[in-house]
Amino acid sequence: MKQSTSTQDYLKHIYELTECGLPASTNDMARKLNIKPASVTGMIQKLATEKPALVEYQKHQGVTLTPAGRRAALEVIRHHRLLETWLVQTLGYSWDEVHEEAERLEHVISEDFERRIAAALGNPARDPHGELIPTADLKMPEDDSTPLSALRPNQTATIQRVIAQDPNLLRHLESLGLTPGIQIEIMEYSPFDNNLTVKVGRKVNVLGLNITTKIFVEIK
Amino acid sequence: MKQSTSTQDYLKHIYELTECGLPASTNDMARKLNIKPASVTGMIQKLATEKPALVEYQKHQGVTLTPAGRRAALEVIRHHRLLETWLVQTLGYSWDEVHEEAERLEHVISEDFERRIAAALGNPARDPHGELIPTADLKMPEDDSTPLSALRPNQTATIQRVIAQDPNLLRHLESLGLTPGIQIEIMEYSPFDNNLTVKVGRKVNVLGLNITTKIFVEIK
DNA sequence: CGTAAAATTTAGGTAAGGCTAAATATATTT
DNA sequence: AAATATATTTAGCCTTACCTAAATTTTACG
Ligand SMILES: [Mn+2]
Ligand SMILES: [Mn+2]
Ligand SMILES: [Mn+2]
Ligand SMILES: [Mn+2]
Repeated sequence: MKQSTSTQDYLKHIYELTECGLPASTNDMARKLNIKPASVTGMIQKLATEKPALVEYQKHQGVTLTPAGRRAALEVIRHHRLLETWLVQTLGYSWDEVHEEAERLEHVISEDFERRIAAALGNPARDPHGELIPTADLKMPEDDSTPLSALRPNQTATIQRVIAQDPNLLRHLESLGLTPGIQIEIMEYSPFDNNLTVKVGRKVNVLGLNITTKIFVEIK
Repeated sequence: MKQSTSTQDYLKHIYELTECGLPASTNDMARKLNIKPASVTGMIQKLATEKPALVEYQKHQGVTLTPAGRRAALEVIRHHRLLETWLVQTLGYSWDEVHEEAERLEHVISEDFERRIAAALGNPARDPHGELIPTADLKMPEDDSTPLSALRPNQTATIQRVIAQDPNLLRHLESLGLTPGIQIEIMEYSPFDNNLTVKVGRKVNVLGLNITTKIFVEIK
């Protein structure tokens, strides 16, 4: 029942890679986990033969989670996001410092610890990056946000979440005022490079695809 | 430089077993770590040949820590005791619930996390059981306490620390009011069984050696 | 002292979870 | 439809940290 740190990280990353609906490829997994593709194949084969199976796997076809695997993944993701929230709220971490710490803690906290921090935080719905936190019964709430890259001039929106762990990117976004809850307005769109000119407060910035695809918003 | 969870637990237990001044025996280590003696021998041989060596070891003579090993042990013990203190203070754990959780967390928190909880707690000197917390520069403060078992009638003392992780024992002691900071007075001593009759508040209890050797006090 | 008991070490094995190099399957291009 | 390039898997190794069973010390004692 209780999985190793490695297994938990594999399941978490498979969850994230398959959110788009497609199976996760061996190479993508290897890149994301910083492990060689050959090792990924080996581990995936093991996860597929556990009882109950944690992943669905067919040679050369990529991998998806079984219901048991999804539950295990959501458990880890809940830990991770609660921990991040809690490191920010109670220990004064900034949003670019929490990821690495949560990455290690997520595997060792007890269910009791999970309940205690969830309660202390008032069962938060989102983590410091705006990501949804799976509920205590391991359901992932629906997300209705749109990538900023899809907006066009004159649209107004509220930033809901930012998909990034890189501390440098997170600090950059913070310096631009692009954090969850903030209102923005699209001023211009340039085709070909897909840049968006965005007004945040009274500042105006031109943002490239590398940024606009990582920010998800709720359109007004 | 950074050790595995296993290595850290070995070093911590060697520290504890050698506090009396004698080397730690293979069997004692095995009992304490819940690992077979043969495995302990193997691990100790490895610790002795690390560079720098973490333990001093001669076949059949038991094991002691080198300065490097002692530093590593104190690092883990500092983590453990700060974590216990912090679980009690900020998440409402009771003193019989913290050990197991700290036992896992101690290996994964960063030095930054350590500094943050130490600061948030006001750099506490002792953990919830009254054990001394190694300082940030990894010195273990002097302990001047006496085992309760050494006291005799008419002596008065303050409980300073309790050496126990067993939750049942800890709950029992708490129910008797035997917790750090509490004043006690010795009423009677019975030879042969070494029982002590101890007054705590207005309650009087007869305590056997199994309890009196685990409570350390400061004599008034 | 000499032997039995207890403690410790050695030898040989297992399971995880990595890696490299080589083989094979799939995808892309001409 | 080949031929090449890319992705994936297989095979064979390695390290860590355990285990059991069989030596070997050390210690305890008659
Ligand atoms: Mn992780
Ligand atoms: Mn959980
Ligand atoms: Mn530390
Ligand atoms: Mn531990």
